[in-house]
Amino acid sequence: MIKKSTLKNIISEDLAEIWTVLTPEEKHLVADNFVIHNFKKNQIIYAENDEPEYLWCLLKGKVKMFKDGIGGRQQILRLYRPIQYFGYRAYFANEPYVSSTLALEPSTLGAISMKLVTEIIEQNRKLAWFFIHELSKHLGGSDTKMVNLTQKHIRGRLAEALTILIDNYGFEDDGETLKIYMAREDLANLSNMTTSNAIRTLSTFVSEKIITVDGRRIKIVNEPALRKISKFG
Amino acid sequence: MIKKSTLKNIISEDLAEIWTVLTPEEKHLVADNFVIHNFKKNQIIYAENDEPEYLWCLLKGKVKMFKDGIGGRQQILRLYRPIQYFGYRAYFANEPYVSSTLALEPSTLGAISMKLVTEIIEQNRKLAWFFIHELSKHLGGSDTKMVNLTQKHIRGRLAEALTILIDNYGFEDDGETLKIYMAREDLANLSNMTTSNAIRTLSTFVSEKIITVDGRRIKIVNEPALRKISKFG
DNA sequence: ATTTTTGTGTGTTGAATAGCATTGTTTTAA
DNA sequence: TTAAAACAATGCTATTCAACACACAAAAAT
Repeated sequence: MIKKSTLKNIISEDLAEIWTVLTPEEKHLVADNFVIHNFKKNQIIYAENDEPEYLWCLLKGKVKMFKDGIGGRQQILRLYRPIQYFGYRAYFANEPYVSSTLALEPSTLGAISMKLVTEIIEQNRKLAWFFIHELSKHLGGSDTKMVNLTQKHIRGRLAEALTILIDNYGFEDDGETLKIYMAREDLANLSNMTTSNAIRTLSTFVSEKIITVDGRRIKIVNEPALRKISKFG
Repeated sequence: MIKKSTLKNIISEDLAEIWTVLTPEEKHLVADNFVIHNFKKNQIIYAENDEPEYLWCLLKGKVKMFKDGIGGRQQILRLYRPIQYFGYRAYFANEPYVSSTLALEPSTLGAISMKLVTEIIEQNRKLAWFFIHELSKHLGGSDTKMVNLTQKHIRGRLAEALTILIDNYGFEDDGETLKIYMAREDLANLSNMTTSNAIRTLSTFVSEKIITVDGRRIKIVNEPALRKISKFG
């Protein structure tokens, strides 16, 4: 638990949608029940089948939400950046988690009990709308991703994954280096392919001058071409 | 538009979750703005990219929600039975539809303007919770289905599709004939495979005495075996 | 009744991609 | 600093499944 003043410093008001819809009293209530957690790189935040208890708010770092499938193969469902919220879906659905979350880099998160969130929703329509909107967006995204993963070929799937990384995390100051440094295995898990094929396909993108690669540092050289492959490949 | 008394006959109160959470005044309001539509077999209810306007309530018949992908290939996202609701997600997400819906058999639906639904949510917390719960369930289902479709092999995917049909529509009075009669092509679209492979795989299930097939009439002879294949295949 | 269309069943072929093995390289840890 | 572990790159092989072709049956249209 942290003091309210500290919390206000951490949460920039214009970014934290939830924060802005709360009344002063509710802000107090949340601030007093907002527990900061620090996670190391690769540390699990919660695991599939766990009982949901908290609304997680990512303040700093990067988080992946994933599902373990057949033969240890993993599918990355969504990626989170500050300030975004997760962990609430299973609680609302009244079921255990169907996916796990993990910190991709050292991350700072706030935990708010879902019991409290529920109580606030009971008295604050705007918070209800926040979650209705959020869930609706994610459901559309999930349905779309399903078709992308099942129907596109490898090139299209990897290109799509790269555009997701662009849209989620953007570029470094040079305007072309991806601001996330993922293992090839995670790129593969995002695109539903084996690590070998992620590496291979990255190489062909390099040879086609669409990207350059230096270790985990990926530069997007020809973004229109990438989006074209993502759309039609 | 139909009279309130008629509507009450159509909607059995214990089945229609939305109906039960409304106040008498709201029920009036909905009843007066509830427009009955009849759809023929294979008729589109709404199409991808349309602007969402109505909450659709399936009163009689069967509806599939699907997305057209590469090369005319179709992915069935969800199946609906009476009394279930759909068409609201895109409106809540404030975007055009990302999927289409179609009546699989002659169906009766009610349309309620989303504007009205929004107004009622503004004054009725329970209706907000209904949609939060509904969206949360569907999002979990979509995430799970994504991994099933991408990671399971053909047998597992078709077995899973059949269990979905069992869970959604159940059996005829004999307790083993599926209460839905789908084209092989739709079975394929549900399971992310070609029609040929759906036919082939159905045949192997028959030869393994897991099901019997007579045209579109499918009997589930060994449900435990089917669920086992769905889980581990 | 006959033709056309649509749906079903089956075999063959080839392309896409997973699996595996090997080697080199980078990162982490002792 | 060296050893160990994890990661990246690449070639080869095996498998899965889509594409296509064709035959036949059933349903719909004429």
